[in-house]
Amino acid sequence: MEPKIEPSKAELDILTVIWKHGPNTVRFVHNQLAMIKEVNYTTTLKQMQLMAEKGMLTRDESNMTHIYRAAEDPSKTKSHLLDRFVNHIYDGSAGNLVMQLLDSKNASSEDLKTIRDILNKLDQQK
Amino acid sequence: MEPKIEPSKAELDILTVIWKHGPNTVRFVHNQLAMIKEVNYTTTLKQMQLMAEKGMLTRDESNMTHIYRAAEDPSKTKSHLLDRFVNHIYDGSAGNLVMQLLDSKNASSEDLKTIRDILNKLDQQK
DNA sequence: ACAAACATACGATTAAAATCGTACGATACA
DNA sequence: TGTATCGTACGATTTTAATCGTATGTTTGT
Repeated sequence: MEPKIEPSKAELDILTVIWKHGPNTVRFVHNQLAMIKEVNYTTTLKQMQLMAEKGMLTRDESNMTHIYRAAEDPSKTKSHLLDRFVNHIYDGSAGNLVMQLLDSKNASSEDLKTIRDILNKLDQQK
Repeated sequence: MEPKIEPSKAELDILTVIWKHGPNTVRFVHNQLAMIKEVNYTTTLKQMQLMAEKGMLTRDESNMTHIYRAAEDPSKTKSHLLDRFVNHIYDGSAGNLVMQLLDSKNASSEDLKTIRDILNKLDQQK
């Protein structure tokens, strides 16, 4: 089944946990979620089961306690989401986005350095 | 009423049109939407009415054909969305986001120039 | 004046997302 | 061995988002 690459809100919350902590159990994911929102365990379970069904997650059933992992490479999914975001909100212009990012104080000075470094690296590649 | 700053998908589509073309009629917005998706006029109308009710749009009823406008400054809303996006997807790090933006081919060479310019401008401000 | 085109209002429906309750099998251990 | 705990499965419900149909009033052009 072609993996759906458009996670809903609740799904994204789950993906985020797995991206951050790697393949894990429902229990673990749920505990993480419970720290940021009120939700029943079976809700998380069901959600993850559905995500597995959709091909968004895969799971290892060899043990009773299943281990779920992201089906897609995180950076691929993120890149796709970013793409959509830029297109929708910033009219497809990454420059516009960065402008806003830097204009407001969303970017730390650390971020600025990171960005500069990336630009320099890109320069050298030419 | 405190304006809700979390537009749904359909709502965002509408906001996008208004951001791009300025205050406008339902008809106009609808025509724009109709170019990118199939939707009934009354659906758009209702949506915009609801958005007005929520405080996301305001409208001028002095003429029979109402004119809707964004209640919030676009850049404020966008900035908020961007913020949420960075927090959710990029762990709050703008640097991470830009890294991905530049690594993949989401950014045109034009974008690169824009970004460089912004950085330079920021430098001068110090 | 009248028909066609266009406007809003709004209840009702449909579709999608999210949540939960209950059943029931494994495991742990007092 | 029995009871508390932890696991999955899954139907059902609730909530939210999105869509549409119909009523009805205005404007426009002939």
